[in-house]
Amino acid sequence: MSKTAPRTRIQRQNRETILEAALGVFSAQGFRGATLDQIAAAAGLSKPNVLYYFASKEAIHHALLSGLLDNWLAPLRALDPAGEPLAEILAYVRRKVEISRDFPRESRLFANEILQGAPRMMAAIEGELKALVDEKAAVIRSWSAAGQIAAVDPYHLIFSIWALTQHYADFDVQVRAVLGPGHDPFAEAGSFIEGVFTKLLAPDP
Amino acid sequence: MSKTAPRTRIQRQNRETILEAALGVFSAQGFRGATLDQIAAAAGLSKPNVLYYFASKEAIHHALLSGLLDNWLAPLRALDPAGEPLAEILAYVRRKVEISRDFPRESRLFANEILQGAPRMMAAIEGELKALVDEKAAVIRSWSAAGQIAAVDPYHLIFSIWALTQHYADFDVQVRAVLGPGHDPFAEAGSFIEGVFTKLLAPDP
DNA sequence: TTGATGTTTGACCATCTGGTCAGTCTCAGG
DNA sequence: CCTGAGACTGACCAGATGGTCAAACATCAA
Repeated sequence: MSKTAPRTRIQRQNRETILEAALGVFSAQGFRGATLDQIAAAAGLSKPNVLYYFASKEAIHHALLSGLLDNWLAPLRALDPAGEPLAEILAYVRRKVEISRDFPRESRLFANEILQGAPRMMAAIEGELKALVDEKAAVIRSWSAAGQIAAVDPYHLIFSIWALTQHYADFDVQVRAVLGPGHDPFAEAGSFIEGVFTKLLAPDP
Repeated sequence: MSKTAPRTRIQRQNRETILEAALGVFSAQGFRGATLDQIAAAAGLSKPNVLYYFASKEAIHHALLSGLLDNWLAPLRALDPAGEPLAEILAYVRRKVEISRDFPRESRLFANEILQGAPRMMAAIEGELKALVDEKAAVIRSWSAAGQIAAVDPYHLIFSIWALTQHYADFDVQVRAVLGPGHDPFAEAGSFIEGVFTKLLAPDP
């Protein structure tokens, strides 16, 4: 479907430019809210030229989502069953906070997709994502069973990490509006969220 | 702008039908993704008839958002400074879980709006919502200072309650896809989230 | 230089979509 | 049974939008 190997340097560069521009537009407007004209303008190209590099608006969106999932799953994949349980989970939390801070547009693109019922990602969610979560949930459950961390439902633990970290990217404008000026939301969020999971996971007595 | 008092019974009824239908469409498709034809079809009315009751698509959306904020703030407003601190906060959490369970479309409508930068709600967020959060944050801070609950940042405490509870409404399809069949997401979420805040807020020794 | 391949665009099209309007139908109150 | 305000609709419109295409332009190896 998508050209796997861009032939020329110009092709690689322009495809990259378009995806970068489209990421901004899609994440801010949603799929239907975004227009090819907006994307073309943001990329500094004409609309027909954008369509020279991608077959359709749909194709641009698809290319973005495809690239997204791997980066999205990488931090969880890095959770090491052989590591120290609490440290491993806190490291995962920290990575997710950093991702929310550094890639808020990607987070919002993902949020938009799920909000609308994940029409273009269901397969990946039920497949790859679920498989990885199942795997890591088993690891966490074994840690709980061994008394190395408190007994908590591993699935909802993972959901809560997603919820807390992504909230700061997805609801950024609300967070900033409520906090007012003079705050560093992500820095504060980082230490707050780490505190939450430190207390939550402290081994039961 | 909006007719404050519908004159006839038919008017009241049809306006209600349209808002109900529009809530479903807007929350599932976003503002730009929704079309008047979809709303009219869902309401069982013709498009011109829908526009007989509301001046524009914008007006329908506006009517929904207006009604939303009050219901959204009510649970936090009910947090009683004179009550028992931990119980008050846990009661707030419980109410928010129930709202996510019972009004997921409203939650997604709100999420859509914030995700896009809250173009139609900024004023309310910076005004009403911020004021209420400021007020309740002060209450929570005083509880912390008095040692009745652990010392936590009250703003981020409130954000975390929002994040955790709304996640189950907004990301419903993801949660269900990952959990697989045979689960009651909201029931599980309720006890998990209560556990989180019980541990988090247990008074420091 | 030249031809071939890759890149870019102005002009154009079909469809969708929010919205209008003239006129018809409905029905409650007199 | 009238009548007029209220409720409703088919037909239509203008602008936006995704997408096409023939032709022009750039680049580079031979």
